[in-house]
Amino acid sequence: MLLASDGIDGLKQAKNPSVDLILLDIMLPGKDGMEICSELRKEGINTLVIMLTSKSEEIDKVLGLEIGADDYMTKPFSIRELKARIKALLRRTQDLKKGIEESSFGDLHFDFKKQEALKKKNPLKLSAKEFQIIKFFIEHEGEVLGRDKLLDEVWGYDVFPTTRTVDNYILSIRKKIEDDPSEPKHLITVHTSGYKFLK
Amino acid sequence: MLLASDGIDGLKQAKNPSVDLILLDIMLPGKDGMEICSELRKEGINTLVIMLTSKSEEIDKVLGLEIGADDYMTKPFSIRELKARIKALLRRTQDLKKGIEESSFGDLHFDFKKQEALKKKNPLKLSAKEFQIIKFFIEHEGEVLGRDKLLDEVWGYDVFPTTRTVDNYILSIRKKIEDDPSEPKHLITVHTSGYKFLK
DNA sequence: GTCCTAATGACAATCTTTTGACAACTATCT
DNA sequence: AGATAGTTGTCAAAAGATTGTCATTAGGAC
Repeated sequence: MLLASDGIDGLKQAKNPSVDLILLDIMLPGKDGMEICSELRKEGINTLVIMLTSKSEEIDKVLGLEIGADDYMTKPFSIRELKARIKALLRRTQDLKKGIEESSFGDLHFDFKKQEALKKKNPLKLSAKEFQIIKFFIEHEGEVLGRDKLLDEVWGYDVFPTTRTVDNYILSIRKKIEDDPSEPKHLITVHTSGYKFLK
Repeated sequence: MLLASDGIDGLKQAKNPSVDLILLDIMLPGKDGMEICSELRKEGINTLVIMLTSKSEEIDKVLGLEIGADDYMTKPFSIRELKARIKALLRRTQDLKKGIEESSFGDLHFDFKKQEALKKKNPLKLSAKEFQIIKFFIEHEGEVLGRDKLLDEVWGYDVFPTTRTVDNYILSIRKKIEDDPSEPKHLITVHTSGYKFLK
């Protein structure tokens, strides 16, 4: 979660490609929300934007939408409504950036859409979280991924298991996918830093 | 670690630029947490803020976020969660200034994202700290770096090894990257001052 | 309830970091 | 140049952390 209290700063932050969604108040010091939104769109940045406005004049809303906002809300609004709108918007686009759907290497095959995994043509039993973890590793092949980073990215921002939980998942995945789990070829330990995945 | 039991005092301390993160209780004598937070932001102080609130009314949370808090927690909360949130916030901002990812010179190649090093195409075994040290030297090519500075920058401000520890790391890195470790070409001793790195 | 997954904690095994001793070196002063 | 004090190179062992592993508990789904 990033925060900017004025338009200039916000515009800078909004260009960060890891941003999923921008909540934009129409009234901002510096540059106002509409300007920001249209600037973003001009630069080809398609991050979702929800406009917030306290005036409920429709003209604002329309302008907001024409300018390229994806949704708008008038203040005061309930958090429940905000959450629901965010969820809906994210779901709509999540499909677009859902990452890889399949991957094969060695005698392994993963189908993340079907949540199926095969080793030497035999099905593997993996939990949902194990699939997510493997997927994240495959999408970052070769990179060293720290435990904290994994917790953030796979578990999410609002649950906080210990880092040992990560180790235990790694262990359990190794048992399933490695020929010799005590001598892993795919999920490699990088001491004091985390783990990395190799095909 | 600084502590303030009322808002006025807290506001004063929060402006100290060496503060990394502020834990702010919404209910405070003097000035309440929200006022403090928005005052800080108005003054352009972007230190991370986590708001603590005992009322779980949603409006508080949102107001906290609109006002410029980076995260919030409702009491009671676990220490582990608090730690995890702090860590996550700090790391996320850290990620933005992560420095170089790769470097090659002579017959050497370093990939810091993958934590891989090659000499004449052969892999080198380096510890995480060795990678950090080399990275810091490469990022400050030609500069003389004192032992204290290295300890500060690479080790951090909360551990205190002796300066001999630095020498030993230099030695160990030289053994791995130099053709003739007793006649180093990359990690040069600058007597009484420290070391410098040359490509 | 039973079954499954997620998460934790304890212990041992492993690897890293740090220290300290001593030799070799450098700079300075006489 | 020689002596002295302070630095650095080198090695090996001690201290400290991290990870592998397993057993157990907690929490949901069926």
